[in-house]
Amino acid sequence: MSSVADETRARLLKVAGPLFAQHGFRDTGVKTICDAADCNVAAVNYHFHSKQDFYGAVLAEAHQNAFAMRPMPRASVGTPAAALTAWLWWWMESMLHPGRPEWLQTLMAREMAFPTPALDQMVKRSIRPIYNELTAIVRRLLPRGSRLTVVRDCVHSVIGQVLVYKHAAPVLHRLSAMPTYQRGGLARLVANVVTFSLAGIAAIAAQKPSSRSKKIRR
Amino acid sequence: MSSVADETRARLLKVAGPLFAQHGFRDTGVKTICDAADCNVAAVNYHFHSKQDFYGAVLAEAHQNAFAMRPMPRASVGTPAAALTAWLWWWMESMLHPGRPEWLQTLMAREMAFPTPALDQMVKRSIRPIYNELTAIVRRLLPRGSRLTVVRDCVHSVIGQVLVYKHAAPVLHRLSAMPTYQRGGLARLVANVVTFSLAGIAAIAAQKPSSRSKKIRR
DNA sequence: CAAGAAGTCAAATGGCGATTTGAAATCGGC
DNA sequence: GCCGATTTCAAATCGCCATTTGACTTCTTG
Repeated sequence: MSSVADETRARLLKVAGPLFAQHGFRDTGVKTICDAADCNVAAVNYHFHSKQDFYGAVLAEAHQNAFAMRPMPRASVGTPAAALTAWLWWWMESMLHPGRPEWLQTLMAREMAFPTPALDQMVKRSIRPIYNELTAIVRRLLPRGSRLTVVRDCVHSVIGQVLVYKHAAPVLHRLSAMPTYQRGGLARLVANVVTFSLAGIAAIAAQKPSSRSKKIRR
Repeated sequence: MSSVADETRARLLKVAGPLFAQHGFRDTGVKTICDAADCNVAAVNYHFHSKQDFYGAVLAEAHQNAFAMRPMPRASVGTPAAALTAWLWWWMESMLHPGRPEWLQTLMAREMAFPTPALDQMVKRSIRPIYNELTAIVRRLLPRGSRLTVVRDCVHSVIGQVLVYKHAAPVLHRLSAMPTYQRGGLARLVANVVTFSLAGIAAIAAQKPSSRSKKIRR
């Protein structure tokens, strides 16, 4: 409980996020982190028990900083369509905005596709609330008695449209297809995803008047 | 050029795919692979130059087996909507079908999110043709003079809806939201993605009569 | 069937990276 | 300004893993 003591502790936490995000947990050496934080290799094992525990602390810290100063909008705002629009603006800006703590979203994306023991905690703390909120919004856009599987399909379709820019980023770069998130770029992208999603959900809703139905092609 | 000689070579190639898919390149030891293939650790360095080259050979092999016996439908079939439907059936069955060489898609997904030096080759050989084909289909669903960025947004929205089931699988499992790909499950999922995508693209098309336009909300 | 080529093997090598250690330095309260 | 506790440091340790080595076995071919 000293003042100067855990100054390096804080320095480690601050410096590690971007590094883990860029190279992943396995490919980021303790040596590298400590060099960046300008301290000895033993520091991470002294202040945190192990590299794995340290990684967990970084994730927790990042979660605090990100979701505290940028709270998720609740579903109760206006019409269902307005709610989805507002929510998508919030989430896509959180996930894709190039500014500030950009690496947190990258870390989450990384953890999603390549789980470490820290994923369970992250799902409970960060991901499940987001998922539940979107599910609630989508449910209001669908007919009353829609099957759970259909609701989920729509939720996943919305999520996928956003996550693709994180999970397939290396490929999109190689295809020269990575959008620029500058001023206009991100806004245009969000608007398109909103339009696309609202129309998509509406089509699913129209297809199932309420009860069960056979597959509809045409 | 012997007969019994490269029998173990073939055995290594056959056995490594699932292992790499399950644990990733870094976390799959040569020891593990050779145990599974029932041969000595030196084999992989004898038949292929290094572990990295061996991995490249596994990817190439997998590509052959997968896309040779399941060719991609060309865009020229019928109406644009029919083309997208046919193409999505092909791609989603290739990506999500639980049967046979399931691990190839998992390997591709892995490579997308966590590139190794083998990604460049994979993009050129496997991914770019797929991407170009879908782009051609989507372009026919949009107005003549649509901007390239808009076409791309739609392509990515379609891709994302499918990839999410690969890239976010660990999370979806923890959310109890992973769909079952049994008999009816996959068909229903594909049908929903088709409906969702066609409506989404139509909405984007309707929104931009052809020239430029300001952001359209609500 | 001989002899060389090709393949297999157990054991060694070498490097990398997380963790530990024990001594030195710094801090906090008195 | 001193003493015990906390924090830092350079060096050692330890385990893991890809790769090499050199002897041994198995093929091929004339």
